[in-house]
Amino acid sequence: MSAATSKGHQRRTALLDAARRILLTSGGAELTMRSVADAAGVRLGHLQYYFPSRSDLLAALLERILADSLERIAALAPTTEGDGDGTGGGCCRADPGPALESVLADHDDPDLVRLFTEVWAMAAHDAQAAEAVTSFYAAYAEQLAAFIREHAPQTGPEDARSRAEVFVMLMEGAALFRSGITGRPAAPTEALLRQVLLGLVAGPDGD
Amino acid sequence: MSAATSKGHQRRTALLDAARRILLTSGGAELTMRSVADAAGVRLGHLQYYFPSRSDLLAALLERILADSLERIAALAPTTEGDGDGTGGGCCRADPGPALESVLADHDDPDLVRLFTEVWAMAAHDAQAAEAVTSFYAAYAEQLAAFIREHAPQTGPEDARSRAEVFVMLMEGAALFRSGITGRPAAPTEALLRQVLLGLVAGPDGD
DNA sequence: TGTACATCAGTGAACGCGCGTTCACTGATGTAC
DNA sequence: TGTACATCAGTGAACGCGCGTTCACTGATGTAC
Repeated sequence: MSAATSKGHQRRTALLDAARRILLTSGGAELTMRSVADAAGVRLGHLQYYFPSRSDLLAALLERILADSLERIAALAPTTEGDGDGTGGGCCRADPGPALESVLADHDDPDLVRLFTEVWAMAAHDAQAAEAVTSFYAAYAEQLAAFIREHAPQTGPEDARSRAEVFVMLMEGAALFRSGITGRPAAPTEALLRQVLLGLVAGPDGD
Repeated sequence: MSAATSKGHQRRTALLDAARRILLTSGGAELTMRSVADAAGVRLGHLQYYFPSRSDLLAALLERILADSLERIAALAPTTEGDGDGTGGGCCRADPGPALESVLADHDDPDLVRLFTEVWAMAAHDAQAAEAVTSFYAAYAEQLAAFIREHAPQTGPEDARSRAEVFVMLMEGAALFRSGITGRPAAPTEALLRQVLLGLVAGPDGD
């Protein structure tokens, strides 16, 4: 619709930045057309030029949040594609620990988690949002499954998928707690969390 | 304030029921004083007799949701209190599997999970709500730690606590996915989930 | 190089509506004497 | 048993406000000839 030129694209991005900032700090209820326009320093009517309705804005914002997160996850696992059967790729890579720490550090950002609580709430009540979120997590799990097979090449595809899915479950649950929303976990809990996550990557037969 | 008589208490409960129904089906944005009054079949002014302001209603609703959940959790683990050091209670109880299945079945209710996504979002932006949620999860973890020490008496208190906390993380993450909000997990994933959860109850040295 | 015109970017005012809140009111139910 | 009165339960109308949306408008930027 809009954003045909580079200037338009820039503006659009800036508007979504402002919207995200509001969603993060104040929640969905405060995310109004006026508050976004104010935060971005444009007039209400102009915001509507890029996002004719509030639901257009929300849909674009959700898409942006998920795309950004997926990009960040993909950057952590620079996996090669196409080696489908997992047996041809030489041996296992080095210690998966550092990559795991990167993912955990990423999920330690309370802002990001706050954003995701809103995303989950949106998905819970809006079919279109639910679809976007579902495909996001499917892609997330797929990335992780590839990562697992890289570190444990003997793992079968379905096995890797299951382990990836449980990994994602635990990561999302952990994020919720580590964000402080639900009370921060103690140090021994963090250690056990890493142990369980590593166990999921390495598989039942160890590393 | 209100609810001094049994009739008042009943009304109050009915009003909170209506509010919960709306929160669950339509989300926090649709939870207005008018919609709650309508759903409960009373006039707006009368709802305000019990809950003078919207934030009063939300606070009471949150309290109710968390209390109900905690009660349901406590019912699953009819543990004895006071046996603090965990060595005097005889030997381990029977298979923790059935109790685990009960908890999982409880978390399989999509409505309940939808409710909790709203609760998390509330906690993310409201300090008072965050406090209630934090103490809820602390109680939840404590219940679980007691359950773990019952099934694995050799476990130390800090160990049990860590395992309980990771258990809760995984349960909440799993609930998110099993609710369908983020795409339902496949059967092998469910099996692995149970395996990991049981591992947390039984400890690293098996059962 | 200049002109005409379409599109893009941005403004400003107004709309009807649903919201939370306030408040004066009425009827029912207890409770003291 | 009756009466007076306080409290509880519930009604109804009105308020000011911020909301999403509509729309007519202006200036800037390209683009065709």
